[in-house]
Amino acid sequence: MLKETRKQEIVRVAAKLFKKKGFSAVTMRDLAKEMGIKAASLYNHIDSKQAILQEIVIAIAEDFTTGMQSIIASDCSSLEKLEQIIQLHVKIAIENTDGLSALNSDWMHLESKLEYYLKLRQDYESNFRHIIETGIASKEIRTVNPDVLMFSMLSTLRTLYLWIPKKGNVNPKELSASLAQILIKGINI
Amino acid sequence: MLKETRKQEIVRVAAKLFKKKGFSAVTMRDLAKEMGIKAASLYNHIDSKQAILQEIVIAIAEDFTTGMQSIIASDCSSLEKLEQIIQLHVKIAIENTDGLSALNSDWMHLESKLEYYLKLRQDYESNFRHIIETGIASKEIRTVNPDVLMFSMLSTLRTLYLWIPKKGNVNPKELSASLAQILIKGINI
DNA sequence: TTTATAAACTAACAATTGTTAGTTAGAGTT
DNA sequence: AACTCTAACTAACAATTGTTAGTTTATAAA
Repeated sequence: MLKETRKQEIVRVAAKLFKKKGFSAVTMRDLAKEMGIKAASLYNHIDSKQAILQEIVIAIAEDFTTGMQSIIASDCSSLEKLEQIIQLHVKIAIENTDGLSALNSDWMHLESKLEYYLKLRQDYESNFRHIIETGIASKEIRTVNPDVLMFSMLSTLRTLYLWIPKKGNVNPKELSASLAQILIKGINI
Repeated sequence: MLKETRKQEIVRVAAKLFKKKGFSAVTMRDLAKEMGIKAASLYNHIDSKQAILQEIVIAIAEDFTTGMQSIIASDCSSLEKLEQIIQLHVKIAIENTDGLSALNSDWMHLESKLEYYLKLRQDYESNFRHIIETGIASKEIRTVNPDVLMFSMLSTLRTLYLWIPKKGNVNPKELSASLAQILIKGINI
C-alpha cells in the first residue's frame, strides 16, 4: 500500500470514532469534523454510513476466515493449531485495533451484510471447536467441555483490542507467547 | 422483592433492548412499544433515557464492588479468591444477562455517572491484580505476567453474558467449576 | 360522593439525523 | 485557453430524536 486513498482515510477515522462511542452514536457530522471537511463531502467518497461499517467489519471477518483456513490446512498438532490461532488474533488485533471494536460491538447494524458476517463467524467457531475436539480425542488436550474452552479462549482473544492500546508498542511474538502459556499450559496433559 | 414496580419493569425491558441494539440505537419509542404504551408515558416513571442506563450499569457495578470487597476481606488463599471471583461473575452474569451488556458496551454514555463508574472499575481491577500478585509472591501461582493473566481471566468472565443465553438453564456451580478448571488449572504450580 | 393519585393519553417542540442537489475552486490535460 | 476531474462547498430535505405540557381515565381513599 503506497498511499492511503481518501476513502480509506475516512474508513480508518470512522473506525476510530466507532470505537470511542459506538456506531450508532457517531454522526456523519462527527466524522466529517474529524476529517476537517463538511458532512456532505464525505459522500464523494463513500456510499452511506452503513457502507463504512460494512467495509470495516467484513474486511476483518474475512481476514479471520483466511487465517483460519490456512491453519486448518496445515498438518500441525492440535495444540500447535491453537497457538497459531492465538497468533492470528494477536496479529489482527495489533493491526486493526479500532476496527475490531466495530466487529465486536456493532456487527448487529450490518443490515444487508449481516447474514454473510454471521456465516463467517459461525464457520470460524466450527473450525475452532473441531480443532479442540480433535485435540481431546488424540489426548493432546485434557478432557474439558470443548464449548467452555472455546468460549474462554475466544473471549480473551476477541477482547485483545481493548487491552493492546493500553500498552505501548506491543511485541506480537511476546504477547502471543504469554497468552499461549496462560491459555494452553492449563489444558495440555 | 415481592412485586416488580413499573419503573423496574421499564428498566428491565430497556436492558433487554440495549443488549440487542446498543443504548444509542434504542429509541424511547422502541422502548415504549415494547412496554405496550406511548413514549411520553415512560416519563411518568423515569427521568430520562440517560437515567435508565445509569440505573442499569451502576447497580451492577456496585454488585461487583460489594462482591469483591467480601472476597478480599476473607482469609482464603489467592487461588481460592480467584475461584470466588469466578463464582461472583457467574452469579451476576446469570442474574443480569441483559444489564451486563450495557455495562460492557455502553458505559461510555453514562455522562454524569461516568467518573463514578470508572472509579469502581479501576478499584475492582486493582483488587484483582493484587490477588494475582500475592498469589505469585506466595508461589501459589506460576510466574506469569499479572496483567496478562488478569486480562485473560477478566475477558472470559466479562463475556459470560454473551454465552450464557445460548445454553439453556445454566447451573452456576457447574459452570463455575468448568471455568475454574480451565482458567486456574493452567496457572497453579 | 368527592377527592386524590397513578398512569396512561394526544399533540407538539426544537434539535439532530442521514442524505441529496446543485455549485465552486483548483489541478492537471489537451 | 478550454476542458475534465476531483473534492470540497452551501443549502436544504424529510424523518426521527428525546422530551415537555396539558389532558383523560381508572382505581382507591376519604
